[in-house]
Amino acid sequence: MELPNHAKQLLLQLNQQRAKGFLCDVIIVVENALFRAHKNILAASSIYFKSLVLHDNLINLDTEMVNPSVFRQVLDFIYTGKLLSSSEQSSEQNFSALLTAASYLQLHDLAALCRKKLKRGGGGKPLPGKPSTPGPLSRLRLNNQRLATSTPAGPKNHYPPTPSDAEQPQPDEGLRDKLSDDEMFVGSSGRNGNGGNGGSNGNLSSGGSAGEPDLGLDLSKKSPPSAGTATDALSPHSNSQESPQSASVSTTNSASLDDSSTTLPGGDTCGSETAELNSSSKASEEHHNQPDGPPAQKKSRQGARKNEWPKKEASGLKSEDHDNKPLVNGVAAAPKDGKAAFQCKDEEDGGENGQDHTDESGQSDGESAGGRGGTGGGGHHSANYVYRQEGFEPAFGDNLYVCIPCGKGFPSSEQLNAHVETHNEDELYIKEEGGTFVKEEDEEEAEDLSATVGPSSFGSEARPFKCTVCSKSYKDPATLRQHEKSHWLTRPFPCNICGKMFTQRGTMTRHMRSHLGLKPFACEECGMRFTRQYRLTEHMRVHSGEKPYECQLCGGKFTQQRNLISHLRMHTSPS
DNA sequence: CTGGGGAGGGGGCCC
DNA sequence: AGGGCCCCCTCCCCA
Repeated sequence: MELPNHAKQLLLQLNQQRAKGFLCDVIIVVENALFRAHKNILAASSIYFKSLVLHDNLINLDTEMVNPSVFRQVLDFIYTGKLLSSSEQSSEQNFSALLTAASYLQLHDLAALCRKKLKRGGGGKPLPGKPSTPGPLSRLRLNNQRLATSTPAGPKNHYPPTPSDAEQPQPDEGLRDKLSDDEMFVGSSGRNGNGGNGGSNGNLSSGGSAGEPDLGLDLSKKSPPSAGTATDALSPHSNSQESPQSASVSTTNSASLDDSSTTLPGGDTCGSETAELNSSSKASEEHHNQPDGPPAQKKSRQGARKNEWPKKEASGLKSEDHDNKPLVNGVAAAPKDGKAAFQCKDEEDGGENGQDHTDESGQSDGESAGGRGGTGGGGHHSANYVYRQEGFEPAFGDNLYVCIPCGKGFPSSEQLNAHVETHNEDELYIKEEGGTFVKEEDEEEAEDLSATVGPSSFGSEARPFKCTVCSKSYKDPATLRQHEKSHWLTRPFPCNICGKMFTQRGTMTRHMRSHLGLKPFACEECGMRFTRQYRLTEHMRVHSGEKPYECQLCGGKFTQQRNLISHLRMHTSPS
């Protein structure tokens, strides 16, 4: 007894689930595009994928072997067993690219299909790209070395199947379909959920230009030639509660599409389709979950803040602005322009504050002017980044993780990390001096304030493990060790997407969540979502009216401690 | 226009 | 590894 259509139905279901991001548990990064998929499916399709998905939820593919447009077809093939054939996709060149990708990914059936097609089409032309580059196996090894690590998959950043594969929903339905399961949520916070198009879609072509292939999430933040296209892949600010139509897939789509088509190298028409997923998801959610009444004020606030995301994200991803670093392989891929893949921005920027180092410099919107610009080169770890010097490039080859003290390169952060620990740690400490102690001053100030606010974080309990550099002490050696890394020259944990380096893995993965727009913590009252539990806790005070932080000087009460602190500054500042 | 407050976001760091 | 807290940045609203 056998159901004749069982396999077909199953595949159809799976593909539909992929379309919705349902149960997708892996993200594949190809250049600037993100694709969501199911590990099981990938693993069943290719031994290569099988090895990749085993330990990683986020996979970077070699952009020399596959580009977003081609990978979309590959993924479609995996989920449907069919090769789509639009006129563009039927071109010989496309089959060549597909063949390259299929070989690389060890999708033998697809490779055979492509070969057949090429043969039939009188091919025989050499494959485009780099046919003589190392074969898939060696590539695989390289990639495995570079692959980065587990990052929870974002539900909306996926690259959905083409309409012909999965059901093609009506526009409204489409939005809903693209909503993922609610435990994972990509998109902007509620305040921009109704933010309209953030004013940045003005130059978008409309309507997902027929036939344009859907594209992965564009993570590139390269500045488009024209201003006003701050909308980018991660920008979840399109769509609007006020005008649901504007949240249509096509509108926002074209945002990224437009953007990426101008910015992606090689003119690869990998428009992004998924950018809107972020926003539309939020919009949809709000649409469905219409909070019964967020106060009118709240609503208007959200509307008014619609522009916040673009700026935030612009800064968040700005690192690509500088060198047009490709976003692959755990670190920036071999830069096409031969520049440093991981330039220490602090150096680029003349020593900007470490905390802001990623973001604020060089942004044309002038954000960098604000805030701590005045700290006078005061990055507290001004050299604390793995630094890939321009001149070192040839020597390092694929070893993008470089130990500053000795100049050795390593292919992975783990190996660098291991290496760093072989150094006499004294060598690794930064002798902080000059402006680098600005933070210390900040901390002093903070402690002054915290004396008013609450107990200092360092109590009097036994803390036998003392840092030799700054004299801070800890209860256990692991914590001390963790702390000591903050004095090291290297930051062993790079963000896969923007390349920013972190001293702690947890910070890096949390940072990744912001790239992927994962907001697992939802407010039951208003539906607003947050990346961190703590934020939600804070936020809930908005609804409860609880104001636990009281100013000892004037009796003013605050929902958030930070606001009390800033309030106290008002008391203490001379002005 | 300005200053203060509220609140969302990100990174650092300790537990 | 993840949670929690602290700090900073930024934006918006409002008086």
